Amino acid sequence: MSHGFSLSQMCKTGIIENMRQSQLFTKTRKEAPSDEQSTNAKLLIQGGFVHKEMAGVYTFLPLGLIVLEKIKNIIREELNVVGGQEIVMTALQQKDVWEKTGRWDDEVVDDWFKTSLKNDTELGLAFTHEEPLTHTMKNFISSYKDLPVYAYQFQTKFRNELRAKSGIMRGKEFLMKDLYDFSKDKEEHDAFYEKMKGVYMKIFKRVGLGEQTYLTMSSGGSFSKYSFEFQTITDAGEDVILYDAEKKIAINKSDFSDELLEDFDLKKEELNLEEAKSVEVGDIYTLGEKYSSALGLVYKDAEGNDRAVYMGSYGIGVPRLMGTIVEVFNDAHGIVWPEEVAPFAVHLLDLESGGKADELYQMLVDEGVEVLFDDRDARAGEKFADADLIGIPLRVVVSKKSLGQRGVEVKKRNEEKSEMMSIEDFMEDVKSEK
RNA sequence: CGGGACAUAGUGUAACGGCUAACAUGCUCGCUUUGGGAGCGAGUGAUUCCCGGUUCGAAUCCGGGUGUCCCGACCA
Repeated sequence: MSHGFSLSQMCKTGIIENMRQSQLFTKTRKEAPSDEQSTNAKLLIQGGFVHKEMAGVYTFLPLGLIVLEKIKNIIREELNVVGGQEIVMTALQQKDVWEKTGRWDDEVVDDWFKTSLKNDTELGLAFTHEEPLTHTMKNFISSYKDLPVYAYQFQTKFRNELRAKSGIMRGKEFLMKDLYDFSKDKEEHDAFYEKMKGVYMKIFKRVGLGEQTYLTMSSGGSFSKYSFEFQTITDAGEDVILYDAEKKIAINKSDFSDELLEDFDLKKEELNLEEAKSVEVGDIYTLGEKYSSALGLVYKDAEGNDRAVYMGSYGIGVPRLMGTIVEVFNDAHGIVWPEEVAPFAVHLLDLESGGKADELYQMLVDEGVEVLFDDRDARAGEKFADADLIGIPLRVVVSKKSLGQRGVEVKKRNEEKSEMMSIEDFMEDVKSEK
């Protein structure tokens, strides 16, 4: 019998793997904040996952950070599979590097946050990292033998958005995973680009959004006629896509045209397109030689000729992805986290169990199960309500009532029914899931 | 950046230009209670966003700021 969690899949964060809820400094709120409209912000604040500092700027509290780290770990694992090497670049940016590509100008990039050193030297707070990384790579790439290179980071981006909105889905300061590919030529880049489509879908599948996320055709970036983005269907979205659920393809409505269909060899008659609001959870761009030639990132090919490195960039807004997950998975009582990104695998509730719950908690910890133990001196109703709000996939109750029957009551967050079973059987299941 | 709405204890709300700014919740203490945010009692908690103006008197009216949310434009 399966209880819906898989220890083998659990991705340890190294932050908090188990915890007594009485020690958790955050508290849930009875009411949603009045200054938030979006579901993700309401639920995440109510559950104590995040705290709003200002519009579009959110602090991640323990529960929220665990989720964020889980998402990061999933991304990390999948990127490492295809040869990604993780780095962290700086948020402070020097002007001259950006001037070489023309992107320092406020007329060109209108959401810069700029600041300065004591001596009045102008600095920027990075809104992306093509320029600095391309510049950095000049130190390490000089031969075709050095290529390709796939470097990525999780880094805070600063964007002076005119309007932050949708809770954690569009902030002025947010964590972004950005990967850059440095390839010998278009062919090598294209092969990686194709591979990344699969990598991204795998990531979105693992965070629980596989079903509602579509590889979506849209108008291209600087170096290709078209580019691809990943759109997750939800009413909280700002985009509109036309999608074929059978064929699992989608087109951004704003870029839809007969020409596009033709270019992708699609026949309108053969498509069963539906329209839906969606969120852009990721995008992948071909950059070509734009940045490498502007910044002089060249390598010697086998014939000894200088050639510009061919590049691409691949982004995922991590908080946006987290917010999207909340938007897609919630009900009237709270969040319903998908297994792989849930802050804990088990929410253990002690309802006057006379110490039995403590024993079970220790057993679970010993087995390496990620468990939040509600050992608070609170009433049943409050504990149930909080468990629903926080949304951990499996709820296990140890109470006088459960002990009077078989032992523990086990219930999945996304199901109505619960099941009584003995502690021994439950632990047996836990071990077999490992 | 264009348009709209709103701003009152930690949180959610109420209050006609007029009494010590009210209620709920939270928090503290006591008693009671223990399977869906229980009950009783006693406490705690506010420069009514800021600055200025009108008025005998402003949470309330006026002006200007600032902040938050929403629509549009732009973006992960």
